[in-house]
Amino acid sequence: MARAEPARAVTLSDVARLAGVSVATASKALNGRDQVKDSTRQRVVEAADQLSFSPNPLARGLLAGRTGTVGLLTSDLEGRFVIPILMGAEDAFGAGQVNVFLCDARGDTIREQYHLRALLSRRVDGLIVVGRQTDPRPSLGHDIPVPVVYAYAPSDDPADLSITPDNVSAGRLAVEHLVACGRTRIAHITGEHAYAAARDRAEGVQAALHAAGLELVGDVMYSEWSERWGRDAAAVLLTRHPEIDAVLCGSDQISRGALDTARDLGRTVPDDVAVMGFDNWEVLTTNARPELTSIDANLQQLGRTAAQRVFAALDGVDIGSGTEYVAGRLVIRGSTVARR
Amino acid sequence: MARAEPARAVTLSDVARLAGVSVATASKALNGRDQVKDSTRQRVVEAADQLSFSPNPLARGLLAGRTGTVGLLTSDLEGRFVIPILMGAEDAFGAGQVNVFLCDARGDTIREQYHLRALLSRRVDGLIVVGRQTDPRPSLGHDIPVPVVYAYAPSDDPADLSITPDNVSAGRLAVEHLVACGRTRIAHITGEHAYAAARDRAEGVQAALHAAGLELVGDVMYSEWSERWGRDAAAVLLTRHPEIDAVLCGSDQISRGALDTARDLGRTVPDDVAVMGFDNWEVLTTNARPELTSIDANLQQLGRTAAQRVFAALDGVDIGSGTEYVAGRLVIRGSTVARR
DNA sequence: CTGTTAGCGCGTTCAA
DNA sequence: TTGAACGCGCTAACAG
Repeated sequence: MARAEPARAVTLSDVARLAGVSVATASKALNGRDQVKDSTRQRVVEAADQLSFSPNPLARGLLAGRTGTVGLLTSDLEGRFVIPILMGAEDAFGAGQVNVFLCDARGDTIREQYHLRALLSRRVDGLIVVGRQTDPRPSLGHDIPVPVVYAYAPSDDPADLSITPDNVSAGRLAVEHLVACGRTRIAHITGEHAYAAARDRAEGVQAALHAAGLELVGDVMYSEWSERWGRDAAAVLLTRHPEIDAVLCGSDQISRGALDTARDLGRTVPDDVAVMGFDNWEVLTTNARPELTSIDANLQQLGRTAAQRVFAALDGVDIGSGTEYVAGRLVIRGSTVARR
Repeated sequence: MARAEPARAVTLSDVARLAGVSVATASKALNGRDQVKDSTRQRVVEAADQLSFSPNPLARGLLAGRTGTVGLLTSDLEGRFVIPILMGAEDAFGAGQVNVFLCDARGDTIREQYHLRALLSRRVDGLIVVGRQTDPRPSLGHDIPVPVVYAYAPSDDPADLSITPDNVSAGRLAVEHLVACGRTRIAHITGEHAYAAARDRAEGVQAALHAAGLELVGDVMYSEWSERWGRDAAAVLLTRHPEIDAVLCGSDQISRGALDTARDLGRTVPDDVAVMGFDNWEVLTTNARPELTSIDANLQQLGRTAAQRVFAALDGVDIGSGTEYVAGRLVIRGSTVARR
């Protein structure tokens, strides 16, 4: 264990002393103020990196009122969707000298309040609240003295700024792909009806079918977000409606189940029936037989966007309010388009 | 967007003024120093929460040298293994008034150095370095003025403190379970030989087999950590060695592939052949047919332990050095023990 | 162009 | 028991 020398960190006055100037001058020199002779600046800079000086952000923040930190308040770290958003945000901030406090409320409102207070008392400059579903969540309210952006789960208050995936257009995108592949008898198996993500995608699916002059085979089948449900539902569908030529699934997990069933029933994918899903979870999609076509929600991009909004707000820009939708992107693989 | 009132945060002197005392007294009163009359303390405390005062941690940190923050330096947020560790650590710290700075180096040494400097300049009180593999990684060195604990990927310097999964005993645990189930002709398919995790588990496997007076069927089959490899390897094995009654896989992904192949070849699991894996990745294990037995590495526990070591070091306890191993735990499901 | 002074918010002497 | 004064490291006024 490196307890090392308590090594009082090198301060600006150390630099100043070495360069033979006052701390004020050293400060100006290092911060690029223009009231300092070039030769002096030179000396200071040299002294600084000779001592490998780095300014103490606490002192700086104390003065500026800004800390250069933001809070990332997640409701769930287990979730598959939170992580990419987190990566995107961390990435965007990291590039901008901002550091990120991570807090996981674990879906508990009490814990969320607790963490919120902790973050505010640390004087974070901004806040990103990442939810685990796309359903609206309670607003943190408006007595928060820093900009707040809601990511993935939008706030239920339209006066807040939220960034969330555009699941309706994602559903449309999926159907348009299947139609472009020549499919006309399309069924839709998806997750829990309680999830806005399931309902929104289904809405997009119906809209696109309608626009193409088609109709869904059977009803939208809502149940669990699980592989097992994909298997069971596909078995029912393919048996009752043998004419189906495409099964659109509400998630990659469901897709995997559907794929399994198609295989069990001796239907070949994609020639006989196409299968596709949502989320583009690579572990599932790229290891399937055949590999799974999917709609990627661009979550990392979503995280970056949220971070940029916070940045903008920090610069005094009015970032507006309401919900901003991030489009998904189609990732075509062998389960809808045969590979030669 | 709550830009709210720029609302200069309430400071200690606001509290002092309201309570009609000096800042010094207010400070003492709120921090439980015992040189202050009870009635005075009372007044100050009331004033404080009337203004909902919370001390500025920057000012406090500037003075005390402690900030109540730690850095979590990960090499990879995508990885399946980093997240649970992170959760465990965040959980342990959160309970103790410590907040966590999250930095993702994305496997890049330059970025790691960059983040390290940033964290140190923010005066974090401690550091947890989370790697993505169990192979030793380069030490950050010993000129770091705060305690450092390496998690998952141990440091290559024995003078550092590292906490990592015990993969050798995990391998042993797996074989012992299979043997307890009456299996005697066991094969082992695993991931890349370049990974210590693969080699360590294989070592434990061989040791346990030896102890049971058994021998592995065929060689340990090293290749990719993928479902695809699981399928291919299982096909080779089960065809060449039809007597195999258990396939032990190096990961749940590989297990899933092996399961698929067993099914394709008409072998029933677990009656005919048992299958099990490592990692206990629930999305994969609980959705398989049958559900997959697996060894859970207790990563969340690992994260908590790492956090506790940092805590201890902060309290001045000598936390020692070397590598500490966290045992795995067997999670039995239907792929090794038939469910009625 | 450079240095002196002041103050960000807090905790800790040391006198009163 | 209380308060005035000092300093943590830094930057922004101002004066020189």
